[in-house]
Amino acid sequence: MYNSKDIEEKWQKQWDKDQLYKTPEHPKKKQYILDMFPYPSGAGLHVGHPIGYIATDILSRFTRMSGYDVLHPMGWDAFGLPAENYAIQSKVHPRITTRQNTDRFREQLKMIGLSYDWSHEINASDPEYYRWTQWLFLQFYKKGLAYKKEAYVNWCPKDQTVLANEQVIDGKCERCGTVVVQKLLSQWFFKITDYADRLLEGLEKLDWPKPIKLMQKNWIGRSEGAEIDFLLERKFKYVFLHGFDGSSKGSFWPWLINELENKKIQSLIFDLPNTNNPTEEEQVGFVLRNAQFDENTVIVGHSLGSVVGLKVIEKLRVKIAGYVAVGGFLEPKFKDHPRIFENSFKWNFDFNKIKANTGFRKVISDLNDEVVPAEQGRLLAKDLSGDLVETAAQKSHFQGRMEPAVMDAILPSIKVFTTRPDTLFGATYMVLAPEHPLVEQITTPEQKNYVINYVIETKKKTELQRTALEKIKTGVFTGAFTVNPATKEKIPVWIADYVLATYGTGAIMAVPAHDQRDREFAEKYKLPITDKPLLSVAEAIKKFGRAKVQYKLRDWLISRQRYWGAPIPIIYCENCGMSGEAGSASGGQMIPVPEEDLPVLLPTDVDFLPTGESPLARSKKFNQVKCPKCNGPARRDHDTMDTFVDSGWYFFRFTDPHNDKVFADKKKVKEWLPVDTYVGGADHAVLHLLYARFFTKALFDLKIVGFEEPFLKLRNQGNILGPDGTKMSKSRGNIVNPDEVVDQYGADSLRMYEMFMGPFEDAKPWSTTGIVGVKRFLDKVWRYQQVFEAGPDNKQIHKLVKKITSDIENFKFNTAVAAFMEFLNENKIMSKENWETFLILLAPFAPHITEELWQQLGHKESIHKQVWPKFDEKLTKEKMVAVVVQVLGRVRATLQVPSGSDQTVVKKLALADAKVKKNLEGKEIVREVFVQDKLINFVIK
RNA sequence: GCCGCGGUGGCGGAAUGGCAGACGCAAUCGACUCAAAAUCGAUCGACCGCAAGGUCAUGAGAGUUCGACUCUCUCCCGCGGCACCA
Repeated sequence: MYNSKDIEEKWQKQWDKDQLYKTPEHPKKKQYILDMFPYPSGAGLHVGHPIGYIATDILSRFTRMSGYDVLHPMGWDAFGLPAENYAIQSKVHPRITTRQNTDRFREQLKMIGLSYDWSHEINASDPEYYRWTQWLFLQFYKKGLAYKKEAYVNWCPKDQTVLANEQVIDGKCERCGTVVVQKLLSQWFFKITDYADRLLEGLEKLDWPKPIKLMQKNWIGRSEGAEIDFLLERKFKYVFLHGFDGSSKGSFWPWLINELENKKIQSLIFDLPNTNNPTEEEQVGFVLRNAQFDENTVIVGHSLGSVVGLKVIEKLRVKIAGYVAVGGFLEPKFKDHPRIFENSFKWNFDFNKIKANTGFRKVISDLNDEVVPAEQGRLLAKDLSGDLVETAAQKSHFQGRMEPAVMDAILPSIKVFTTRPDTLFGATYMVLAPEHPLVEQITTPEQKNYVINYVIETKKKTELQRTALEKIKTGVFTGAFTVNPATKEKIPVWIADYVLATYGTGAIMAVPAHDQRDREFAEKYKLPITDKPLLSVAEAIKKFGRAKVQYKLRDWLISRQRYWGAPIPIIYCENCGMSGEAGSASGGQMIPVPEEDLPVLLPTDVDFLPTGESPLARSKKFNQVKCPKCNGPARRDHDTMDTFVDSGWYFFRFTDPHNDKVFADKKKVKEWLPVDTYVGGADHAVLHLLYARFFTKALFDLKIVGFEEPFLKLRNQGNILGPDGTKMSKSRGNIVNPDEVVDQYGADSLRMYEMFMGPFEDAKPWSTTGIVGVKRFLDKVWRYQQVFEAGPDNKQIHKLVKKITSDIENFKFNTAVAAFMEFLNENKIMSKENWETFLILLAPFAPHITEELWQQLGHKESIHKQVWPKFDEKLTKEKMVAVVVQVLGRVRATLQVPSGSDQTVVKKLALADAKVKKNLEGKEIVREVFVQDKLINFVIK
């Protein structure tokens, strides 16, 4: 028996003092071995936590001894909800609890003898760290990768914050299990969808567990298919209004009218009076006198015609179907000749009246317009609450002879995404998501109330209810019909919440003959199912649509309405918020905080009570800010960033943790990264691991780093379960505390037992009796030092070197520990030299006891500075081998023969064996199977 | 529902086409001891047999093979992921 406590504490102090694990400033031959960034919880470690740390520690020690410079750091993912929730209860500031918790964690990790270089320690909640989180946000912002938009987002009513899709599990909050609801909010997103394809392709080269790759692949959810347009069946009557200096024969009009005639659609176009010198009264009056308007009329105006259209609609006594502005504007500001109509038209509009008088409104604007600024289209669409289509016209300002975009805009069509364009003939109805933007436009007056009620009902449901297990499909008819482009049949348009607004186009063609869901819906609502012949995918795409790739992945929502996180470094200035400027929002113009003003510090004068608004909004200090542009009073963004943003880049910071000039020195990043071996739990498969890959790719595009994949090799540790075989948890009362285990058996025993329990990646229960096995082994090692003497046992030690080396490389730590035990069982006597080799092999597993024994042998230098032993392949081979003799596949004898013996020799010996002879008696050998050094099998008849 | 991983003694597990159960725990017996602990030695899948030996056995059933825990198919059970993704 040895006293683990004395020697473990002694050597831990000594190693600290000697800076044994100091990372070299610049590596010659590097390995970066990393554990996933832990959250320092208040409960401290249980024995399940360090299993991965022990594995990376063994690997790091082994790798150092094999001649590499190793970066093996540890730090804290210290921002997050638990510290904040604790603060709400206890009134203790998260900064204080975080400090206490990290101190506790560090102490426990040191107790286990882990060889981290603590001079590289980082903490995500430290301003020195989150300054660079904010800096990275600004780089993303500049590149358009960080943007703010209004969208339906996941909202946790308990934690009072929004969540990313990845953080909603089974419709519930990942943190607290509360059912998540959908809210329409303006939030910050990272544009991870831009990287969908690269995130998918990048997986191929990585040495990662297959299930993790598959989960990421499924999460990205790429599917190839087609987008197909279904034209609305409703017969509109068009009234066309040409622009300044135009005519019914000018620009695209003759082509458009001809196209509509072919489709048997009614249209009317005038030559407006005084086209070179128009006045509002004259033109509007002309239109009102010469055209008739009813519920099917659509007014389409080009350029100044769109203004005439608006003025006409203001004066109508009837409601019309819709209004389309092509290259329209609402102020006489032109690029070529400014303010030409300033006085002949009145530049104010009664938009409320216009909206009330029109079923739908649409603005189509040319992004390369040389006459009307594209901005005018945006403003017009906004004031109209209409759809905006920004496109590139054939000729600037839609002055081409043919403008297909105009056709698309005026003939309402519904786009669907399908992976089965070949079943187009079988599409017998169509379904839109209740949130689809066209719902209002296409619904007929008779169906309006039903549709409105259904949409309201849908909004009340949570995401969980919408996707509930029963999956009872509901829906309502809009009154509208579209035309199936393949069969030319009229098919009804429904809305139903089994169609998701957020995927594809938010609309589907329903093929009940081929799709289970569509069939269920069709049966319930008595919609036709008729089975039509298939056409080929290629043919369908070519004739009726265009190829399209869709992803399930959505952009990463990073705003959190909580306190304990990195503030989003954006300022809003009303003064600078000139209308129309890109980036303006209702709260003023968005201005990124200048880099030299970082970090935006978390204020201390806040209470943390979550109210749905970020606690930062209630800080006086935080909100006393001047606009960096105009120096006037301004307002800060009150939200903080998702903690997964902090952990998205921490592995860069570890290379250069205290740099106050850059987020990490370029040279150091280049020297150490990417991470060679990364170890952590499989629960981060689509969270942290996807985000970190996105970060790295984005930084690659920003030319900040020179590689695209952060983690070359990934291994997941299996959970250690409680002794009862269930997950360790406070509520079950089955938590095993490592402090007690170390106290009773020592850190070396804890380390070796965790490695011995079973395969590294499997879940396995802790056994309170099982650990005594490794403790007995270490006691045996301790006693052995007294008894070694000369012995010719080289073969065994060479075999052991080979076995331990390959087992560490392959993460087969359990069989490595078994091999140590076996070796000692089989070698009662050995030379001092071989004993020392044994200790060196054991050192990464049991660093304390081996160091003590090593120095007792008279060595002055640490065992952990020794060179990893090499083995001689020849010496690992046995001279004599056991060869099995089988008759009909059944073992009848075992022979000891010189290794490498050939078939004739083995056969001769086998046939001489009495038992074999007996089994072969009177039988004919029809075949012999011989595997050298393994077996010979006689097949008899 | 779909996708993935797994199922081996009383227990944790080993063996990835070639002697199933390495290594460890627990258990039983023995040595040492006045005794206990520690340590050392032996036994340890089931069944038949005094023994030599034989038969069965890796969730169930089939198949491929001279030979299957290992490969293929069907089913059962457990765990994890996704979940109306068109």
